[in-house]
Amino acid sequence: MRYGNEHKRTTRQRIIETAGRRFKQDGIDASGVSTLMKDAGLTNGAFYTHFTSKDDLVATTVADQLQAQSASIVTQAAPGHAGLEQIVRWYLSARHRDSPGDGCPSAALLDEIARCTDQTKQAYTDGVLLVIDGIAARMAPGDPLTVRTRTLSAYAMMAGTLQLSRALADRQLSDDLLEQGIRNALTLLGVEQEHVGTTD
Amino acid sequence: MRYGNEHKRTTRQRIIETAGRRFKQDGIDASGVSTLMKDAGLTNGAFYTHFTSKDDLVATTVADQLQAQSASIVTQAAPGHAGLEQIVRWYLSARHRDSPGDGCPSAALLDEIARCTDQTKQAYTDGVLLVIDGIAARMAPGDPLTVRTRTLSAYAMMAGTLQLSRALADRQLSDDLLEQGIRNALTLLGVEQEHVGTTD
DNA sequence: TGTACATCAGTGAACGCGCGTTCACTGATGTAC
DNA sequence: TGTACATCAGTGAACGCGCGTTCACTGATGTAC
Repeated sequence: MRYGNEHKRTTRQRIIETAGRRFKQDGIDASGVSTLMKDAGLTNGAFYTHFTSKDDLVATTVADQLQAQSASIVTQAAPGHAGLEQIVRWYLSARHRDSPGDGCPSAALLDEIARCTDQTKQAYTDGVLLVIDGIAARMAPGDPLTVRTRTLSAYAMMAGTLQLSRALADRQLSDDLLEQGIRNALTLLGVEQEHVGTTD
Repeated sequence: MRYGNEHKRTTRQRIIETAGRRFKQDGIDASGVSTLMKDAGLTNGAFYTHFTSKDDLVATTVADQLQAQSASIVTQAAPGHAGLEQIVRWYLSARHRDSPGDGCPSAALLDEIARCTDQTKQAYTDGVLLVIDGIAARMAPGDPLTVRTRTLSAYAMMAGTLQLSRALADRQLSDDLLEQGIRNALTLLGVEQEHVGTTD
């Protein structure tokens, strides 16, 4: 069954990807194993031929989500400051706010991840550094450790902003926050902005 | 039973406060009604004499938590920029990171709140504006709407930073992020900082 | 090529458990006379 | 003041349900001869 191994690997990957979407949409605690397997077109029993536990899937999914985010940044964004601006404007867009299932795992799951097992937090830490490196490669050169920390801080700012924009019941306030967030994120990333007179 | 009504009110308040701590520590989904009532020294059955549903408690608790945060800022922080610096240094401290149960409800629960009922999101929106006003009162004067949005953005940045610092498995990285977060938050709030040579 | 056997991804029912919610009941307190 | 009754916060068992996990079984595929 050599073919079977490859088939199994693609099935496993399918579970990881549909689980990523479900987790980001409904939360980790609110997504049961049966639902996750149904999403992948399977029944609950097969789950344990792919993962040792739900915690195992969570850690694996978190790693996968951040790898995908990193890959998307590396392949999609332009080099230099133009790329930083693309990233920020994509991240802090109404479209991203309104479709958490397709969006950033940090914005959707950060406070749940903080309460997860050490394995998941380690997977998150490794993954977020991948993403950060993809962003930092577009920043003005400087001491690598400083650049990394500054990028991490800007990433945290963007994740918090998107979360808050999702939690607000006032649409106008939410839109205003995203707009202000773009200005602030660009400032923190050292991207020059044209002054349009909106800053008082 | 006129006295009884007052007694009932203090019991209700006790449930709300212990639930706030529990939610922030373990998450909303992970905190069951029986546990919440046990925390308050009661049994599960009494829950429904105080609240119509768990969702009702969640909305009430979110409102209460933000009112408490607002009150604490108003009464504890100095006026002006000195107060802003106190708030930022308290918020982005290792102590706050390491005790979510006693800390900011936004940092502990934002992405869960984004998935809650409209009632809870409305309670969150009203509450966060109270907090924002307490901070904004210490900022340099300007167009009130702009000041509000800028403060909201800085608050989102602080919440995201604390969340990320809690999710990182690397202690040093987490500490560095908090330190960078303090600098960035002060920048966004318009507080002048002494340059100690750490900025490149 | 045909047949017997091994492998193993996936099925689906079941396990004990805790969930949110309901409800008959208790017992302390307050009111009426 | 003493007694009968009303109120109602709180108890604790039970409801149906979905949770994470286990396991006997199925059936398609691959290997051996």
